[in-house]
Amino acid sequence: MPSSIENKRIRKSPASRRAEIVAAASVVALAEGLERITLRRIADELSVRPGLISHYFPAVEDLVAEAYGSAADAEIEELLPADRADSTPTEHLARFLRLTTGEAYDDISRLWLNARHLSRYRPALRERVAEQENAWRDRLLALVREGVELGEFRTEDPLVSSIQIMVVLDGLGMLVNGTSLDNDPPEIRRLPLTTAERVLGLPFGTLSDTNTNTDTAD
Amino acid sequence: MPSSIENKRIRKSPASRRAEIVAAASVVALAEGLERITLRRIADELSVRPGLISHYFPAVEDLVAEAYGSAADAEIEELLPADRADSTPTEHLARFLRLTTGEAYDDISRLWLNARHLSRYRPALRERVAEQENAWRDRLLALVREGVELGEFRTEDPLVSSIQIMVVLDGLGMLVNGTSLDNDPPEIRRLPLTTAERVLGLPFGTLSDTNTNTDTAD
DNA sequence: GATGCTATTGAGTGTGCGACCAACAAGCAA
DNA sequence: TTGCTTGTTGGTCGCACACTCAATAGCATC
Repeated sequence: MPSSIENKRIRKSPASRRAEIVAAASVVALAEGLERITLRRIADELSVRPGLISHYFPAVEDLVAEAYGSAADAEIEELLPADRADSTPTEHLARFLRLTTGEAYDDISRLWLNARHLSRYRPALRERVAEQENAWRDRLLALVREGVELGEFRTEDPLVSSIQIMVVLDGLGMLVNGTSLDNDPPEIRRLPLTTAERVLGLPFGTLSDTNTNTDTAD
Repeated sequence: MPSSIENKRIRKSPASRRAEIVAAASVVALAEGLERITLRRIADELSVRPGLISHYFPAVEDLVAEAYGSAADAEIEELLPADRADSTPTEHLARFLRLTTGEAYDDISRLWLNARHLSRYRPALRERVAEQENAWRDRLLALVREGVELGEFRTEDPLVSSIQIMVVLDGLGMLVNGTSLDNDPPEIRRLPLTTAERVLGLPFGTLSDTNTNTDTAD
């Protein structure tokens, strides 16, 4: 009698169902873009009916903002964790910059580009983007300050230095949907590295030569 | 008998009608975004029927790409004209950087952000963005080379220097839809200036102090 | 002023979207 | 086992979109 397709209702607690919806939405956001988050799409993803998504998120815009925030939260913890464990600020920064130039970072770049554009039309998302911007900047700023205190970095204004690094990262991220970066000179790819070295008073090559073998085996 | 609303047909030559459509679309693109370019929207703008837009642009995507290209073409001529007339490369560059930090540049920043994100989904647009990217880079590169030849600028690699300036401009442009740049330190706003001065071997302050009174009265 | 070319209209098709809500049933508590 | 709370369904509504095409009418030409 039961066909091969499962249509039995599964009843979950509001908290876990909600988390499940946000998780599914953030996967879609990273892989296909924030505008692909629709009631029907997420419902299909979870094999439930669209009305259920509406029940948890009466306005889709709130789900979009939540999905973005969730993805961005996960990424900051992956790329720039607050606890740098036993690595030095230099090592930690080098690791961050290495990850941000890898292929895997393209999805994140796309997400940021997506969110920054879409926040033009969606206030809830704009709010979330602002929060994330602060979180990333504060995280980097804290690292820079530690480096300065430990004598590894040298800068007059840690905040300005942090923002300078982020601006260059953003500028390169703008190109993520373009037709290959490979025709650009190699100096451009290394721009975040050289920028960080310059604004933090590090000798040229310090960050790219720094070995970070604490995680993420290559 | 004729009501106050004009519904009389006006028959135009294909060339001028097409140009009119592209012009209307590029106005909408600049003011409201590329996704607001729809058959109905542009038709309303010109007081014609949607079918007419379809007649000239069987696929809307092509109109979007055209509208973006048209707007970007107009902007490059305004901001970075090929003929710098009697101004020196330094003056010309200073003028460019001054214009790109003005309020009026926000619409252009938004358009670029918009186009770069949207080209993720629209191949025709992606193509146009690549063309525009080349045009802007080549324009700036030519200026840098002239400056080097005339002994005003000093750089080992004019191409890398040009791209570095563009990357910083793009990076700041990413923030255009955010909640006010005013809480950032003033050094950030001046980043394109200081970057250009640094990569072109100009004394600090050269570009901001350079008086460019040839046009655009403030 | 009549004619013919074609720019333009008007009407319609199908798709996908967010939102709404009465009815249903899962699974906990009594 | 029974009952009840509430998570979930299924169906629907209205809207906006791109795209199609036969019919219409502006206007240049003769």
